[in-house]
Amino acid sequence: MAEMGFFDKVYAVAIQIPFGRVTSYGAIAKYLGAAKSARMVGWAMNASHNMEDVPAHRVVNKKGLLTGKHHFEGTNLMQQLLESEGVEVVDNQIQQLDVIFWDPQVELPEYLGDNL
DNA sequence: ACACTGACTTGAA
DNA sequence: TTTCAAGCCAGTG
Repeated sequence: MAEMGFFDKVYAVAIQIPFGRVTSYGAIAKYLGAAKSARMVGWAMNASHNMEDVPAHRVVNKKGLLTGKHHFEGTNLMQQLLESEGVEVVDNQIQQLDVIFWDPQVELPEYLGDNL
């Protein structure tokens, strides 16, 4: 099996994020074994605009802040997408983050890493 | 080919 | 407690 680049791995995890749940760049990076590559995760999201299966709006920073909303169309698209999934967002800050947070390290089987 | 930037996070001062 | 710096990988000038 050909080794996947960081981007592809990020996408593979991102598309697993359940409806109405969110995760963080760092959580994905850490799951991929590169905890310090959180920036790359965000960068991958930027490139994911070509991919329909990548719910970039479900990926926020660790504080639950919609730091990437500025990269979406319009000014509030990211928030609207989240709210349409039942995620409460106030002033770019996801509410009840501790409840809807989805940690790939916990929710996904670890062997998925080799299966990517 | 080199340097800088970028949707982040963590640790040290 | 708050502020600063480093690390990670890819893309762009």
